[in-house]
Amino acid sequence: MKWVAGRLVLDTPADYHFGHVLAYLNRYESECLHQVDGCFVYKALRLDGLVVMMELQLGDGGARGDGTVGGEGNEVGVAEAAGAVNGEQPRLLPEERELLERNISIRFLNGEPGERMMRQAVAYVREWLDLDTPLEEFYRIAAGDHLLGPVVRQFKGLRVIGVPSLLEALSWTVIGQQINLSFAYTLKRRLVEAFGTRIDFEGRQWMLFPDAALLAELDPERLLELKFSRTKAATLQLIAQLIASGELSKEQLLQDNDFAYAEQRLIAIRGIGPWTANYVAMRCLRNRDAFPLADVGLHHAIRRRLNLPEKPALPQVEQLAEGWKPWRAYATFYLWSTLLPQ
DNA sequence: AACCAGGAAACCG
DNA sequence: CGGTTTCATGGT
Repeated sequence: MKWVAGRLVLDTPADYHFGHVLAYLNRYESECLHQVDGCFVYKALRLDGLVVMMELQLGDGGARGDGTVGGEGNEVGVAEAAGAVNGEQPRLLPEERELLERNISIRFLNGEPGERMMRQAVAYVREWLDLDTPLEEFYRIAAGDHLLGPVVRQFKGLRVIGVPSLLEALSWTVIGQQINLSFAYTLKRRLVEAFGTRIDFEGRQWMLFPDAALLAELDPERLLELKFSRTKAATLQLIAQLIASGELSKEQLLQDNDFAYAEQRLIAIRGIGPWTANYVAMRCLRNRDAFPLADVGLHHAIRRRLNLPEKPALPQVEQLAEGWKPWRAYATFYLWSTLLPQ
């Protein structure tokens, strides 16, 4: 483990683009499970029943190295970040400072966790922020694709930001079915505020997603009060029950690395269809070829990139995506990024 | 004010 | 089966 100025440094791929990742993490104000401030991201985890509060620093907040990567705007908080590094850690050696600028690092705010917890925290962050997926093959495929080429040039270095918790991923995805994103964020926030945990610490609110056992035993009326539809409420509870009882788990879904099995298993659950299964496969199971074909955001992005008069039909989407295999999840995620306010 | 939103199930011929 | 309707609320 490498420590610099009280921060645990995580080896970060050279092409990783902090600005694009930060822009994604910060895309909706009402996100409640993490906070973005310049090149810092604040996130609380419950590990072994204890809460760990982390301040992540994403390098200098912008592009990497000499700036040949990316560089088309989205350089979130570069000056601010540099100022913060100078301000808070004035005694850094040049090589130490460079280490922080080139990598993602963690500062543990509520006491340094033990060895085991630290390992879990690191594993979580590496998975969440996708630090271990080399994208050279994806870049190569995208470069030869008329639709994806310009998109990947613009967002090169972006990763698929994950949702490592299966309960959280499934809940979020079910919430997001057939409603606009800002309403989805509102519903998630209500759910977390009503049944999750909120901690006030160092002038910040730290929210933790509710436990499966609690959601499983909820009176369904409680969810209707939050303006969940009957179907969403029922599906959410079913998922929570399956997870709380151990009938459904990430480990089970990942067994044998058989994504086809995982998709079938998920779709077998009432309220989960192909879109939800593939979305969860992309964000939680880390299937880099997961493909939420019916996603209207994807359709909108394709329509805009190709200047189509209307949204593309499903067969057309499917055909366009043929050439993106086995990286359709990344292709989708990059296309979503084109929908962010520029 | 209509239309639609990062869908899925039930229904129907 | 494959297409159509219903669910359900809020953003734009």
